[in-house]
Amino acid sequence: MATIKDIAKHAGVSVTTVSRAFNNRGYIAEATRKKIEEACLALNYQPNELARSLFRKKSNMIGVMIPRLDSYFFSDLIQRIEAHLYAAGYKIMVCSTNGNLEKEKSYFSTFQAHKVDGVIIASYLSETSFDYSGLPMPAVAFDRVLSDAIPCIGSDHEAIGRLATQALLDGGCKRLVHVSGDSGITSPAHGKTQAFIDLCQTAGVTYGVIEKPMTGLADDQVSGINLNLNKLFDQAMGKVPSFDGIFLSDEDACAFLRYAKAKNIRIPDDVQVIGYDNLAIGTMVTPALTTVAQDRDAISRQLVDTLLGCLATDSETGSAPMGQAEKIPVHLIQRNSSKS
Amino acid sequence: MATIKDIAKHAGVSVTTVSRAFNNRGYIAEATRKKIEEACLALNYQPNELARSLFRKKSNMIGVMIPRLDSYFFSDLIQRIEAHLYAAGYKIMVCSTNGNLEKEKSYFSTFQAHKVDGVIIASYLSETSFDYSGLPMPAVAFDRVLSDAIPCIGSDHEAIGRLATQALLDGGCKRLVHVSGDSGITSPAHGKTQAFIDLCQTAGVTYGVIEKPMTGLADDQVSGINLNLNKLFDQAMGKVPSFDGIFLSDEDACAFLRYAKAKNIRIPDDVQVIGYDNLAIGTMVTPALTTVAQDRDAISRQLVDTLLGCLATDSETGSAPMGQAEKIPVHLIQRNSSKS
DNA sequence: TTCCGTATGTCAACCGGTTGACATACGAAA
DNA sequence: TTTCGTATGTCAACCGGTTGACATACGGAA
Repeated sequence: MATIKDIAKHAGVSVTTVSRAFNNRGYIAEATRKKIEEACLALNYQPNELARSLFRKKSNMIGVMIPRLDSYFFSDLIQRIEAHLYAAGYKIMVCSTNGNLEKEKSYFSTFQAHKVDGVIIASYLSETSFDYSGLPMPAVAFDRVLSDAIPCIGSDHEAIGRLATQALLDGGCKRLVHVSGDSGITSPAHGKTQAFIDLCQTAGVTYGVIEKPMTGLADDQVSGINLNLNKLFDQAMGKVPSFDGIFLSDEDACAFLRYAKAKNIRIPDDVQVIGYDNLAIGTMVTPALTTVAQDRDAISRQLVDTLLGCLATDSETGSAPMGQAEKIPVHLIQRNSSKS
Repeated sequence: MATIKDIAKHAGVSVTTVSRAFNNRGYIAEATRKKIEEACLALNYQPNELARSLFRKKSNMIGVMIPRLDSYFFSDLIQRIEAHLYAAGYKIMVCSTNGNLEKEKSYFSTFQAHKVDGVIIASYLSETSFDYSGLPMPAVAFDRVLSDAIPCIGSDHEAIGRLATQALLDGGCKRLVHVSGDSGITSPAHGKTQAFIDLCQTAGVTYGVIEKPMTGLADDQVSGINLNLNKLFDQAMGKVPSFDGIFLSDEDACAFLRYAKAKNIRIPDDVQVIGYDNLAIGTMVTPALTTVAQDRDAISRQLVDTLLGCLATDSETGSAPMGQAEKIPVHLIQRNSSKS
């Protein structure tokens, strides 16, 4: 591999001049710049980013911690995150945690060792098992409250809960079930559950919440939709017998549609189903899924913008503006798994 | 951030001794090793991988080039690739190309600049626009023939074509349509099309092949299933009027199911549908999709194993064994979108 | 003629580790 | 007593860039 010395030799100038040309410092004659460019092309030269990063203490790399790469929701999110970061000149180093605590911890060390400039955290490591406030680089989190210094970006989960629950109530449901996320983590996402409970109580209807545990997701677990939720739905049946409305994630809703088909439960006549996330799959199933859409584009953009904002202020005068991480608006999409 | 000097000072030994401890060279007393470990913990020290990689000329990083991160097929594949590479001690740097040639080219430079140890190429850059034989590091490709030095891993596509076409014929279809991939790239995946044509001709049935172009996939295109294939299916209708069997990817098949529902085409009575890939979504749609399964676990494993094999031989005596990249077996999964 | 802006060179230090050569020191075995 | 294995230290070079200090040289403007 060619080095900067080879370029200097080939172009007939000194190493310093080549470096000056690359970094636009001091004076460089156009003719010299040309010669250097030609040398780079001739030798297929790429400056060694390891050496540059080592000196600059800036790697232009962002670590991304994500629960799974093959999740319908998160794969969409990371696709957008990558695009935004690429546009800003950053590369990504990805860790898919799969609910594996050891892997997640080890990757934080790896991120530190590789001097990533910042981290985007969108995973489920129990916050008690790791001291996020000790992270040596700026970080932003998706739907997780990890430390005072880590901005938390996410949708307006209370609104998700309100919109879905109200839609079920408006559709005439009297016995509601909600499948909630793991309560072992501190996440604004639990706001959905609280809103669900509040509306149910106000409306005076029967309701039940069942929790879907995050743990037990084996490393080789089926990708995408988890088809083994039947026990969960049986449990729901036990908690709210013959419920007539259910509110859960789109992925889980699809699994429920399968469960309902097997049990000859008619949707939406027997049970109305409202999901959240607005995944593409919701339009492919029968009946098409009513859902509360999360704005994944806004989420990814805000995650990236907030992190880049931290990087910019971090290196300068200090005191991050950080802004209030406003909750990202959501909206209901009425389809055929619920009555309007 | 603590450096190796800080560790040496804290442990009361020399830098050389610390380095020896880290790299298991020369003699180290157990007591000294302990002191060093304690110092690392006390100072939250992580060896700077940039400096190490710079010296070693080995980054323990693999570049992965993928068409999209939010594709149902590829997100599953990369999830597995990441897991296998992590187990082998490698991190990944991901590029989602989105059919963007400039981005793909720029990322090859980035990979080179970051001294990735190898590259896994699973994307669609037209091979005429890039000289893959000039890559300065080992590479393996998924379903693409890029150069003599780049092993090509993939399924037995002829078998996919045979299994699907034969199943349609066995189901009594007389007028078949196949949606093929972009013919502008050199890929064993075209074997599906050839097998389809061969079997149709042998059976003496009417058939047509329509090509789905890869270009025109805008950067912000809808993720996952492409719902805008109606023109394609109209085109198929024009080519083989009232066809009664269609063979296409699972993603496209799902789009076709939607198209059929809108047009009041009954599946499988009017048209039998057989997909390939065996995506989870195929079990969620109605009717459930008959499909030819690709063994994504085997694919990802073979991609990683082959690349690591190249790395191992590359650094040693030379002459890669490379083995014959055997075509990975596939199998038919009969569901309800076709008659058995 | 002097002075300044432009253009380039030389040299050395530095980023944070790794490694080889060589010296030193101690205790035990020959 | 000599020798060897163990344990550690010092020093310098190196990986491939970047940067600052300082020197030099040329041409045009004051």
